[in-house]
Amino acid sequence: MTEKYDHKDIEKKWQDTWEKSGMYHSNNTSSKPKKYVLDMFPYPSGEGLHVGHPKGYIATDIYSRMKRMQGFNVLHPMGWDAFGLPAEQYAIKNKVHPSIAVAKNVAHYKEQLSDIGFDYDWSREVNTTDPAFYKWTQWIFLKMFEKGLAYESYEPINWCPSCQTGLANEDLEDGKCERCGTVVEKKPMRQWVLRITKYADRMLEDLDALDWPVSIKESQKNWIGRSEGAEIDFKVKNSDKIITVFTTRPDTLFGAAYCVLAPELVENGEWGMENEEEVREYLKQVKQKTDIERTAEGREKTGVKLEGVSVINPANGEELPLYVADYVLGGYGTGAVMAVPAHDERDFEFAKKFGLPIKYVVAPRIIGEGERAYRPNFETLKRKVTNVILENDKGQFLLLIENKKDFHFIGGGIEDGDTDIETVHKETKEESGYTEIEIIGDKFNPVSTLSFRTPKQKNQDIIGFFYYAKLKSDNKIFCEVDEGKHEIGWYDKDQIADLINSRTHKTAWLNFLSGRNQIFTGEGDLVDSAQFDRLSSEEAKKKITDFVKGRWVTKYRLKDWVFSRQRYWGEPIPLIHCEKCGVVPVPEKDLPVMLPEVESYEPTGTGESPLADISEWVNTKCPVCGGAGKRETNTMPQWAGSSWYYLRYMDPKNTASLVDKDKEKYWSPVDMYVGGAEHATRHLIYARFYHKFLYDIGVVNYEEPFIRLQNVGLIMAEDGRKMSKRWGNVVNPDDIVSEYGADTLRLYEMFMGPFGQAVAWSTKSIVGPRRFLERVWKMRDKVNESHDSKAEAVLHRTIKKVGDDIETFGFNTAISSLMILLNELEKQEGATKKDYETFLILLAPFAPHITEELWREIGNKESIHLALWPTYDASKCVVKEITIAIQVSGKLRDSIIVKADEEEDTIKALAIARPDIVKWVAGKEIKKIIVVKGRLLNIVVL
RNA sequence: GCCCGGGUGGCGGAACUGGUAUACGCGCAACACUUAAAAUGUUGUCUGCAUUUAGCGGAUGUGGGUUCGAUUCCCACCCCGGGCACCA
Repeated sequence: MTEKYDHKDIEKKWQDTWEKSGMYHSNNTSSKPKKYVLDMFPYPSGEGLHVGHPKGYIATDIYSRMKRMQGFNVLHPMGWDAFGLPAEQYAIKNKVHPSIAVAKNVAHYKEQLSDIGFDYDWSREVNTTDPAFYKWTQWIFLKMFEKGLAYESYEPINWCPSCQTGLANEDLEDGKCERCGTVVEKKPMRQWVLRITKYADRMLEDLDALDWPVSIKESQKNWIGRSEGAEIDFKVKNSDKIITVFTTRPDTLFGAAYCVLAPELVENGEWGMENEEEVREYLKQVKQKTDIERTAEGREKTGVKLEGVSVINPANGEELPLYVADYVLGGYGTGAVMAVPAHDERDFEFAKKFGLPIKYVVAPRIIGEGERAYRPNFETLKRKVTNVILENDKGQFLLLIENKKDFHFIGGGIEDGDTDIETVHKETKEESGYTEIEIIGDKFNPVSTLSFRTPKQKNQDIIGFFYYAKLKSDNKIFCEVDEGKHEIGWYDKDQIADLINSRTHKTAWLNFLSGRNQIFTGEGDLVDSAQFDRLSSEEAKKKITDFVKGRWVTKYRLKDWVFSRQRYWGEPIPLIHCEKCGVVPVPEKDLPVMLPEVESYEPTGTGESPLADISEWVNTKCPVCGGAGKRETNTMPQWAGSSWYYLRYMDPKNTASLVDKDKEKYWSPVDMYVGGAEHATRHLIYARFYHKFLYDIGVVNYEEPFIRLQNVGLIMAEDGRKMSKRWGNVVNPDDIVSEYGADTLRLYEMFMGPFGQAVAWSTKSIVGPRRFLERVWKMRDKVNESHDSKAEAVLHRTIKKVGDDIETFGFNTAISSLMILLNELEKQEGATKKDYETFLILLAPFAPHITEELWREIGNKESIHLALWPTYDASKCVVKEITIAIQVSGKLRDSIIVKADEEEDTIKALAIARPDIVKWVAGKEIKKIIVVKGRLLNIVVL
């Protein structure tokens, strides 16, 4: 030993030794507890790996190595996700068959991975394009077909004109193809769809119990998009037709101004409107727009009234016009809505454009505070108050003044009954004496207030209505002002807000200023809603729904999964079309339906898969009647294999079943799953759906596939952009491994920053971890045989820290604590053999090669990776002497070193006696002394 | 617009449950070794004022609040990242 640290020599040597020994192969039977640690398997592209790819694999490697040393039976497998467009496009470009390209890419990937020294059990390797594997991908599809979860549909779907295939909703990004960025078109075509929506509620509910990053859970929640509301029937006048709308706000039903149908509903129905032609023209225009255009910036509302057709509001019998407009989507809810302009932004915009009435039926609720807080033991007076904001020709506004301090607008209550124009005139006369006013517009935004009024010693539950009026003349009559009940005054616009005391009036004033008709989309108290007045929105939702015999329902944003692709490189969908028997599943015994060899696997452009051209493959017998049948020529999407591959690792060679029940029961579920956050709303949704289905048919014993999930943060290029061939900023791990060694690469990637966060690569900074390993290497020469450890406390703290940090994926801090330990050992001019061994074990998961070499060098016969993970002794973590900080009134002034178990009083006495402290305390009274055990002392002085 | 997550030195970042902010690493500077450079080692490195030393003040996006004490808790706002979005 003592030669230089030569990583090239060491790393190759140990990789070969480990491989030969089979020490990373996992047993399916063991008395040990299991730990299933999984990476999202890669898609082997032609480019090979860049340094960003292995980051997640390094993490699972560290985690699985520690778990193995802690006595777990570990499953840590790897495989290949190789069906799909990228492989096919690569093959077309390079003029090789996709299967050959895949084999080549896999070999390259595997070699690159091997150089980094992972502990994968390669005997369990899977490949989604292997017929022995995709047999089971097809089998799952058949089971779904059998259970009615796979169905044929002719609805228009997203079509990518560049990739020449239909896409699922999940494959879009801002209305563009996620792969190539082309704007997708709506295209009606025959397709296979999986009924994933049936699992929407379960997928949402079970999310809570998962130990996943909040951001991923949040994404899934948004994606599934649950909303609760009511389905309400509107009768079409003079017809037996019924329009069912979906609304989350049935409490606003009395404010409905019109109803809207989505274009699809109008197109597929007979509505008998008088302006048939105009409507057809509108539908035609709508069809030409892509989703992007339809929702583009500005997106002014468009629509056409169905002339001569009207519907009846079931709550009050009011007759409402009916429109068709593309702001209502056919694919959500019932495709029809009731529009309440006063309480919905979109309806408001539409109503303004088409001159439809705006009627307020929900008032925001203001609750009194402090003095004015509601008092439960006092009487509550319910009133409706009509208020008038009166303006004179000088642009001033009239306020009433009570007791010289209470300013408010004209207003008077009615115990029972309704507010109307007459009341406005009456109240104005009574309170101000003015007799000639002009009311401008309708009443606007009402406000509901619950507060306590001290003068009356009563609670008031008030609904305030506000009118705007202009003074026409100065004519006055004898009124309350003259009786001395209050005074009045005219004030300028900018004075009003400061003068008004009442929050209700202030709110109304602000509404008035910002243009009287402000929409209010929040919840509050009902007004102008007949017997439902004063109910809270929450209560009214249920009551009004019941009243109009509506149904309370749950809707989801999630759409069923468009599952067929018109491309070659995918699993054939195992169905046969027979003229006599219809769609018939391929019998299980005939699986897999092999993907045939083909001359040209380029897309046909006709919307048919290239498989359709292979007549000898397409033409087959119907398994039911024996007559002529044709095979389904669509293939499955790339996501099919990855939706269940993790189960196959448990039992990769099984020919009789997807996975053996006992093995599944032993290994399931995945304890730790690591991969990129970009899979939040695709792979992780699909896999959870598949898993729940497999649970329902008894293939798996646990409802969720992945209990714990950790996201890898991207490694960006040094220029801060994504690493890509396009930018020419790719760093190849092979180069780093060859120059600095795999151990350094591993250490560096884990040390860069928090694991889940994106960080920019810096080849400059990689020397840090390399220097650290050099020092670890040199430390071997300073190892002594003594039993007297000088670094006991640091050592035990490090054992705790490294173990805890690996558990929580805090690798950067784990490494930092190992660096601190090494610094300490160097300061001690050497380490005992025992301490050094412990240090090596702690480092082994991170840097498996160098630690193995040193471990053997100092006399160990068995691999360090089979050694026992050290345990720490909490009592030994404590140092004998500790530093106590001394603060005076929260400011740090001094510190003292005391014995760890020193009495509190002694510490106090010592602290007060310190010259620096005496200086700060002098002439002041010590109010109290706060002691934080083992940390600090705060002397509070006055 | 709604919902999440986050803002700390020149840089990546650390900080227990409210308790000495800036650990660890990079970079930089000085010194040692060297003919020299690299490598290595030692020391220093938030900032302002003061400066022989000691010292005093300020700083965790901004402004307030709670507290003996706030990066940590509360309120308002600004900025960055992500998800959803004409979803009724």
